[in-house]
Amino acid sequence: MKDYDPVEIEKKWQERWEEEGVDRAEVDESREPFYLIFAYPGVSGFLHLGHMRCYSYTDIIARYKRMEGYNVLFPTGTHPTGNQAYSLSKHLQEGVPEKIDYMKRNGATEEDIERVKDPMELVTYFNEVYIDKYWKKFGISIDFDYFTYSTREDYKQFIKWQFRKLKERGLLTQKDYFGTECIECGPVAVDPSETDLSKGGTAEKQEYTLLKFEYNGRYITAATLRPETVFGQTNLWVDPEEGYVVAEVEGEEWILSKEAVEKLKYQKDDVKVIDTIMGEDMIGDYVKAPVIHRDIIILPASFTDPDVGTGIVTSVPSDAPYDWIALRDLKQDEDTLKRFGLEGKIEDVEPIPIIESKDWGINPAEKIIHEMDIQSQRDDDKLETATQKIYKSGFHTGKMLDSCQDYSGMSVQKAKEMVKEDMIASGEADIMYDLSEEVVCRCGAKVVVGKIPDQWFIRYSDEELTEKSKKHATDMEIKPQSYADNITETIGWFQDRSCARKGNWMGTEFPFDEEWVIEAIADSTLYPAYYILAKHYNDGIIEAENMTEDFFDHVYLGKGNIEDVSKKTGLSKETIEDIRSDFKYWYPLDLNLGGKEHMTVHFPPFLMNHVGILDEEYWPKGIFVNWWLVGKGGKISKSKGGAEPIPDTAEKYGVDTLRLFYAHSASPFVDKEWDEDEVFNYRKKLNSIWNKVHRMKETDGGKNPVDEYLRSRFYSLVMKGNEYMQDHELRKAASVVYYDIPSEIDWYFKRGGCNGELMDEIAKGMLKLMVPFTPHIAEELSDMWNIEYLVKSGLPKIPEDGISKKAELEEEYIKEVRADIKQILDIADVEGEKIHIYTAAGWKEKAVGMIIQQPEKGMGVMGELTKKLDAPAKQLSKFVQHILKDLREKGAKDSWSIDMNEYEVLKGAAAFLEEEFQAQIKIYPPDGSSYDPTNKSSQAIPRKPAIYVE
RNA sequence: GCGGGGGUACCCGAGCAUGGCCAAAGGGGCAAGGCUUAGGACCUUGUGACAUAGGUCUCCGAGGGUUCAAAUCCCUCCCCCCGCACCA
Repeated sequence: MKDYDPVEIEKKWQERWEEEGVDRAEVDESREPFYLIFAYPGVSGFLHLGHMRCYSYTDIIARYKRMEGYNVLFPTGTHPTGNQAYSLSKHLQEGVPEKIDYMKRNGATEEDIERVKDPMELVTYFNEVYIDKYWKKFGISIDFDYFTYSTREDYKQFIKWQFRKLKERGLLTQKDYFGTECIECGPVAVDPSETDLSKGGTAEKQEYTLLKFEYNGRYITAATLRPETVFGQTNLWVDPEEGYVVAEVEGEEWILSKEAVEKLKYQKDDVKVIDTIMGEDMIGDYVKAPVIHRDIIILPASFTDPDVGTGIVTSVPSDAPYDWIALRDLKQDEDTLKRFGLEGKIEDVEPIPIIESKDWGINPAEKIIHEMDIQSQRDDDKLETATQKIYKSGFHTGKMLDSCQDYSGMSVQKAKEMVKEDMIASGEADIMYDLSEEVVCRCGAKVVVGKIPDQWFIRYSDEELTEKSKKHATDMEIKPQSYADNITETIGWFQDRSCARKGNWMGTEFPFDEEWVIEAIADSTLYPAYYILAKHYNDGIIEAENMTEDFFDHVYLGKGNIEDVSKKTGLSKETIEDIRSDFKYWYPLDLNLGGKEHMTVHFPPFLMNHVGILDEEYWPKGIFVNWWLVGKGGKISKSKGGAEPIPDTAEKYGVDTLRLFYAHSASPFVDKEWDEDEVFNYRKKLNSIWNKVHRMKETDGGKNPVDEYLRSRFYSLVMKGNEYMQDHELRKAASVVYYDIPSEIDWYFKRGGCNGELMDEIAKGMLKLMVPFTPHIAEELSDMWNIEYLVKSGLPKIPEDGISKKAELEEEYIKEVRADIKQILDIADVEGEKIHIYTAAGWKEKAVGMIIQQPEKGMGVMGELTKKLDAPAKQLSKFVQHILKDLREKGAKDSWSIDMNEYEVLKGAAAFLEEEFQAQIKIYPPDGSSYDPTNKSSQAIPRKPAIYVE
């Protein structure tokens, strides 16, 4: 026997499979199609072991479906859209050392690095790397004839068509958008993964309502997150030490902090600083407050921050703890009052109750300050907490009081929106966006919230689209269940989504406005429909210029007269019909697999774009979400480095080992920590299977009583494994194949099984079950039986006589007897040289037979039993009780109804038990105990013989 | 805040929907023995407590409840994790 050498085997079979074309997908009307994809990767660097988790799952399902007899289409592509490929290329141009090192570490040569300084070359380079060093090397059974990528001309044609359709259906719109952007590089994503950032991933974009206070023909502006509290305004807070500016904003003059005006420049069209003004110069003056139209006084405070809002705060002492305490402090601070000439001016500045909430009643600020014992306006942490508490309670349970004009009686939640909108409409307020903490771009520049005028949006808020998508989602097969429960919710809150960008981005030009480039999420929704066409492009049958609107309309929507379409596209009728029928054959997509990061990013628009554009019969049928593979410190990510290069790991352990690790070491629906020791255990597992299959091959004995048991157990497990695979329960299925079945084979050998024919049957069956998970080793081992291409052979068929409940029951019985004997030997202080096994008295077996006829009668059968059986009355009643209890508690009726001759079964296993316990075994038939010194035999009950050891 | 998912033995992890062969699968780790002693190898056994006959007791985040019977159903509480968008 040769040792298991995965590297050699894997290379050999990958080459042979390619020659044989086992991954090829051709239309075959006689077979049921199954179409699946994984979410194609963005081109941003080398793939990591987390990607391979998803690809392995996809391949396992693809191979299983092939074994099941489906005609499987499994294509892939790549997604260079966006700026990731671009920025890597740029970094290499600039010679960033980490990036160069990163490339080299992953096997790029000097020439490669030189070449990929051109972004388009970088895309080509990575396309090759992904295909040759990752997918092919991992034995992922993709048909690369369908390969495409999102910056190729043909793909772009497809995307343009898609956007024309969206527009046609009223699903595109244009409006201003406020998004996060780096002041140097343009739009960036602010999210915890910090893909684009060097700092501030947890920041939130906040929308402030900017209140305008009339002041000498200008407006003092104050930002608030709680517009509904304007009714409780009593004064303004200004920092006397702070230098504010006067800025011209869209024709008005606003007073605000320097920091605020810098931010506003990105959000308003005409912002110009024209003057400065010190805080102290405003103290004591009066301004006209919005909505309430009362004159309120400007007072000094120290808690304001020029970098938060406008650096000027409107004071609502009833509901804002900061305001309440600042006001109290000021009233007691005679020096300050004197300094600003405020004596006698602020006595009547008092909190005005505006909101009543469940937990805090009215005037919550005062209450919470006493409760939390807050001493001063500098007690930041406590004040922050207090503010949060009041806000939470107020937002959910609060009601506006009578002091709130038309909004009285309204819930805070509702009033908040309405007050804001009304104030903006009347010109008393505006909107200002800010980030909750400092955010810095990867390039080192500041990230701000900026206005993008006339941004294009896909209208995912569209009611009809939302409803249709939600409904369809409930009919889809979505794994895991938690996401199936969730996705309709997600679709529900999905708002309009910007779909194009300006700047140096790779992607498709927006068809109605060439300045814009369609962004990465928007051009990766309908693409599974395009792979089918990409093959024809790859085959040279169609060119990008043939792909006109009429062409796609006909292929995807069946629109238009074929003669016309042929004329307009310059393609023959046959070609067009051919492509159309390919699409009709393969579509809809059966399964789309992707990581959990896609749950709120890719899958909803993927589904909604299908619903929005294609006919219902082509809407996708399934989604499978896998969680991440994480390193010790968190997610393994492309951008932040990560684990060692995959090709090296694959050589070290073999890809079958890695695939088995993915399939079995954890449920797909949890994050899994990468652990090399664990991987090594799977390598050992495959070694042991290798050895076991060789042993099975060498076994050439004759029939044996245990044969029927093993055969039955095997086919029972095959059925179980199939059920798991139907549900995409990959881990459970792998457990059956790699653990349950081998351990039954071990038991078989242990029991002395040696049937060569049966071993052939089971080994071949087991290898077929292994194909989806570890195809290379399975194929190699199957060579011993001269099977030509095991991966094409189909699943093991379950013979009609394959499963015998009786055989399984009998063997279970022996296992139990063995366990009982072992337990007795463990605890009893006996030699254990002789073991006597007494089967139950004949009348007991008969009694059981009668009881299970009518177990519902309970003890009612006693009379009948006494009459019919020759049994000791006392024992009988005790026994009947026992059996009834057993039936009731364990629901054992099924197994009782199978006939079993215990005496014969035990005799058959006697040699085995003697060997096991190195003891003499003596078995007695019912009522046939010739030697029984302790009267053990009376304790025997059917299915549980009495045992006496000496 | 909104929405979702969890807490099971040394660890990971099944079971929980349909309560009862559940002291609780499987794997890992650890221990003992065997076998080899060049490979992180392989095989057996053990791994809640007690028990000189197959038994008993305790146990599935905490506390209550329903039931003949609860890891499983109901209630309360505590704790942990994840997603919330222009990031592929």
